[in-house]
Amino acid sequence: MNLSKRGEYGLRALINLASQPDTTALVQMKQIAAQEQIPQKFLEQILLTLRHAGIVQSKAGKGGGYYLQKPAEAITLGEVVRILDGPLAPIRCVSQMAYEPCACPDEQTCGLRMVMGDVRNAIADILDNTTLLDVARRVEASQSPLT
Amino acid sequence: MNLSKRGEYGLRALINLASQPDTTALVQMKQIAAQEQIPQKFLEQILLTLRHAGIVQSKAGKGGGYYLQKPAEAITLGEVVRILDGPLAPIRCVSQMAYEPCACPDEQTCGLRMVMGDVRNAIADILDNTTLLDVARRVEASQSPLT
DNA sequence: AATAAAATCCATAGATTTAATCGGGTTATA
DNA sequence: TATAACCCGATTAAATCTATGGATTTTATT
Repeated sequence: MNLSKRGEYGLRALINLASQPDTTALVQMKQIAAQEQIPQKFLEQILLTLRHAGIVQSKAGKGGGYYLQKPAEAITLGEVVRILDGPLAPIRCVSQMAYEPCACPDEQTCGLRMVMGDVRNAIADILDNTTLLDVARRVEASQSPLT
Repeated sequence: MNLSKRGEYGLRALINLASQPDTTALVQMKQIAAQEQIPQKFLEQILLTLRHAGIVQSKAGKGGGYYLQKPAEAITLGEVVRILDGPLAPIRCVSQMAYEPCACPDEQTCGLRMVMGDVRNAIADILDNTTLLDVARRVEASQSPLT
């Protein structure tokens, strides 16, 4: 039940972008890597994947950098995890995005499948209903609890 | 967010044992492997681990086999997954059983940690509150929906 | 135009984990 | 005493994860 480093780093980077005062401003990969303690080259791979998936946009050349392609409230954590880490489901036979049949004789009466289906839904309920903006707001709230 | 084959096979084997008419009866590894389509030698490893962890008990010799060491209602899926697959938490910094600090400057205001903490709790709420007996009953109910 | 900064692309290496197998042992019973 | 069954250490093969290196392209600035 693990989130890979790729997934973790990708989410940290995106939360960083979503926490910028101006979400459309360019942020350099180098800066993200330093702030979030992510190996720069590894982050490069991850951001490239996210760019191809339409999550971030980049501008090359001097003064370039990355920014969110969609508004922070339109990007869910579930979406990002699926891109970087694959299906949320603990086992394939309960996956929505990457279903595969398992070995059991009848999926409808498979006990493991029932429980893991519940787990999948519990995870998806959280991650698919939490946006980058939600996270950025929670962080803000925790940083300045007096308002 | 994956359950390993080891974890999957282990759970299937235990659910099989818990679904026996008499839970104290001996069931041969060979039989479980055949019914659940698990490579026999791999299953052997898994059952051995579960035996060392006090989940199952075995009897050697001709006519031997495995059975649950505790009543089926006293074994939770969470317990089993932790034995075979490690912590339920998606990232270590929210794990109860295997906490490790992460790289973020302040865990109390880390957005990723907040969300993943919620995910961990959602998973644990299900797996730590579902016993082998619960699963066996659900299977039974689904097999004979007319009563 | 020259230069420098930054992103992009591509290839791959090292480490770890996972899944499975092998080969021989031990135990217990018919 | 033969056999069925579990016990256990070692190993392999594949996949995955993490990370690195180097060449190329793009862009802004001087």
